[in-house]
Amino acid sequence: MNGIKVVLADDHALVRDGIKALLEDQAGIDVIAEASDGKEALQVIKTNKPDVLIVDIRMPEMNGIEVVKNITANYNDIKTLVLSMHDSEEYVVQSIQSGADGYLLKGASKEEFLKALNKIASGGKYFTGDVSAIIMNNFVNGASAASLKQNAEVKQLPFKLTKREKQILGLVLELKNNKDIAEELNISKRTAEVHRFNLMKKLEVSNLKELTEKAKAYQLV
Amino acid sequence: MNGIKVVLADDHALVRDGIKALLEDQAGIDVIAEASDGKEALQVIKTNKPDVLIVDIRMPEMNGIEVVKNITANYNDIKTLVLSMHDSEEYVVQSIQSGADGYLLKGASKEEFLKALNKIASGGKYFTGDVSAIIMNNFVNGASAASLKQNAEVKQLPFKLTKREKQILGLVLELKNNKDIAEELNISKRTAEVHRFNLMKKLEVSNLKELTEKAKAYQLV
DNA sequence: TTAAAATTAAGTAAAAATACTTAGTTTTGT
DNA sequence: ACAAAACTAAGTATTTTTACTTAATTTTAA
Repeated sequence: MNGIKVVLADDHALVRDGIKALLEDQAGIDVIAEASDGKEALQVIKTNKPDVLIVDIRMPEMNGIEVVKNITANYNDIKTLVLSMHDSEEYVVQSIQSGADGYLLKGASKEEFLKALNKIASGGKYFTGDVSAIIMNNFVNGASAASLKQNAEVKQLPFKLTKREKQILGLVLELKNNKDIAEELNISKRTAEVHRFNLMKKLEVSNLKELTEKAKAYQLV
Repeated sequence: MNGIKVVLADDHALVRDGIKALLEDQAGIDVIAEASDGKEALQVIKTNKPDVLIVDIRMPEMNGIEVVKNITANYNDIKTLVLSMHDSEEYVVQSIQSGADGYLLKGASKEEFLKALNKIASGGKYFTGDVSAIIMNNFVNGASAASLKQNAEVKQLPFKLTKREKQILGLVLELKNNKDIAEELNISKRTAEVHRFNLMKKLEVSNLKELTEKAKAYQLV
């Protein structure tokens, strides 16, 4: 009864059902819940704490990477395995940076999939062989991009934002409203409001337009 | 032993394995072979005559529609069930015309999938509910040039924005609020509100984030 | 020249955001 | 370990926005 508890998040019901059937044929793996979009995934996880969340990248409402970020930030006992059904190489690095414990490309076989799942559940990491090449490539490019940043002239602000404020600013800049931000961060709407209020006050702005402009000007994100 | 013999063609090994697991849990269904691209599917069918070929549309080498065409032309005892894992409405009509016996969109549940498979195996046709709407739409649009002229009560297209609405959408996307938009255009705040309201309704969105996303997706500005 | 479509804007009830304040908890830095 | 800082979230009053409807003008196209 203490098998690996899995939550499946994928907007393709058939894929979900398929993977579920595949997993449930294995002893020691239980699919305890499912979600058909990113937001639902976060909701589901609140009540059904799995050992591993298997999550597709492309989903409506909130994509898999956002989901992984959220889980990394809010739960440290839930592992994440990202599935990319499509050849989206551009997301590989992102999802690794978001704290994913594993990444499988579409070509993965059943065997590889189960191997990855078991490894991740026992605290390990699993990334497809193909992925390492992608990471290498990106590392080279990423390093140059990062070093260029130092030379850029960035204005200095007379105040500093807290970690949470920066995080919320990021979501605000994505045009998310307080309700959605609150849901995403598992805090109350009132708290999100407070953070936004403090942000506006610190940046001395009075509306969203000014906020986004100032945030961009000062490269706060 | 005379269950439904199925061949699966999908380039995603995981999806294939998943669906296989799902099908093999059912009595009376045997997955006798698999293929990971269109050409392979045709090869496989030469030696393993299935009752039904379940085929994904998007595949390398040869897409699902070509495969269905080929089968329709060369075998009259092999049924075909097209799976569209993606929301490719444009292929629905094509694959029906190619002689597919069934079509399922990504949203299909396990139950619907099995229902479809059984129906098709016994000589019937199965198309998702969603698909009928797509066909209708396609029919209407195809015939619209000639026949819609007579009908006075033509429904509004998903969305057509007026000049003013486009103008206001532009300002909304600059993150301006209704008060500022009103001032800029010398109209009342209430009017700006109405325009924004109509925009949201036409685009079927409920918040700024969705509005900006949809506007970008449809390149409305 | 008409009818249809577009633009304008007020009215209304309900929902949400704003602008705070207070205050309990948690995290952190020394 | 202890205070400061950060995070949380409720309360409250005010202002806005939302989600409509109705309806008066103005513009546009057949």
